[in-house]
Amino acid sequence: MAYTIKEIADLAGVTTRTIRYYDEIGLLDPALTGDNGYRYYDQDSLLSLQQILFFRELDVPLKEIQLIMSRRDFNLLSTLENHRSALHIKVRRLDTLIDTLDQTIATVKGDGTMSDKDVFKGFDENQYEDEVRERWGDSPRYAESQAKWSSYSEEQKEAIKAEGGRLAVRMVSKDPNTSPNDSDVQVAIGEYHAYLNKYFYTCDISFLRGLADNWVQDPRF
Amino acid sequence: MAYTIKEIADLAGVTTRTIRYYDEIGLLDPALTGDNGYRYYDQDSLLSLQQILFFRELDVPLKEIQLIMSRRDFNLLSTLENHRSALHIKVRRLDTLIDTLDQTIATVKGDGTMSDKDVFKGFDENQYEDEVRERWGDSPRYAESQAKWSSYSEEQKEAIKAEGGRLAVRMVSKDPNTSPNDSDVQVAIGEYHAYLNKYFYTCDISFLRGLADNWVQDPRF
DNA sequence: GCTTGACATTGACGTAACGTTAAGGTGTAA
DNA sequence: TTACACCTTAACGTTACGTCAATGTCAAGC
Repeated sequence: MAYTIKEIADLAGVTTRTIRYYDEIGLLDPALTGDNGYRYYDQDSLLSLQQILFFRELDVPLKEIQLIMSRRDFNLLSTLENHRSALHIKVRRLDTLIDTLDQTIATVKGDGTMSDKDVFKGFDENQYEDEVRERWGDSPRYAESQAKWSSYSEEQKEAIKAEGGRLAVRMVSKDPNTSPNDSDVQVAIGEYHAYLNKYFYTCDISFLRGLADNWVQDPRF
Repeated sequence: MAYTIKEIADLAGVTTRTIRYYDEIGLLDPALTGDNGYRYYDQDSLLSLQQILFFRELDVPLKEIQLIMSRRDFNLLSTLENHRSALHIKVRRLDTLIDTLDQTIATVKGDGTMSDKDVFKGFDENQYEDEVRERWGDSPRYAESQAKWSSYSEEQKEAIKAEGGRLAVRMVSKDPNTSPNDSDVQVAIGEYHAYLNKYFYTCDISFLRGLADNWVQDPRF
């Protein structure tokens, strides 16, 4: 029931480098680390990796995958359902591309014409990507966030982002030697929590941790 | 009939940066460059860009696209046909993924089981990619090359690659100020041409130029 | 004729998701 | 114990652009 890194990599059809990278960015932790430093994975790891690969298939950046999967209201089943409709959208896009291709073939052969626009029908992923992205957003929490955010003016948005930046800096710009238990840091995290609740949506600590991890890995700090 | 860079970019659903990059690497030259330095494109550019986007959709690296399209025996119609079957293969892969997804949903719900291997069915692109790559290779020239190459032993392959490297160096390691007409360079190109004919397939000068352009842009030289 | 704003240019540095190589430690089958 | 396939970290390389910055150009309206 315990897999080595190569075993899980071969199963999933990726390289060990990929698995190691996912560990590095905190996307897929090993189930267990041996005394020799070896990474070992289990059945749950397989499902998590499958999730990640589904998201990746839909061109979701790894950082975003991390955030989505660390949300407390992350629901495996509804996510899988969303994957399915997203994949169907992808198939539809490919069908459109095949259509475009057939029209192009006809045009090249001389029997048919195309408008300039038709030549590129199906390529623009944005149209489809938006449609896909809406899917993950059907959780009430995300919808709440979107609604709040879009209700702000541009100036407000800038101000909010700036505030977020300042708070973020406060969270990490302390002496690197201060422990996470340091009261200053605790206060900063608390304020940031309040900030998110105020401007975005009620979020839980695990989600906050995901965000914090993001910054810790951000070389700007 | 002349498009500005933004016009063609918007038509194709890409950014101007992409068009400029394709110009930079010699993948899509402007039909015309104005006295002001502006790039202008025409109807042919549209078709070329469409070709590029089809290849890109099939995950062909830009350098390879460049080589394929610069081959003298490049046939637009047969390429388009190949695109079509390749796209169909992609659709089949997505269908497999959707299958995997449905099985996973069933398993999560408790009615069904999956083997470890089944969890990742459809993800591994290599199986499909090989199938796709074979398609472009159905030109007799490519087949000839493949046949020759695979008939060599590992040692021979290493030796051939080394020889190619030496010849390549000779082609470009001359004084950078020597013109392409320099007789030394001509000799080197001639030898390289012979080298390719000997070990790969009878190639023409335009294909050779494509290769040469590749090296010129390679910082190793 | 002049301004304005959307567009164009060339650098040049930044980014994501790994690939690749180096230099070494580990596990196990013969 | 020797081989060999596997594991580790560290670090630099790669592709296909994104994203400034600094500057030049063109068409429309006043």
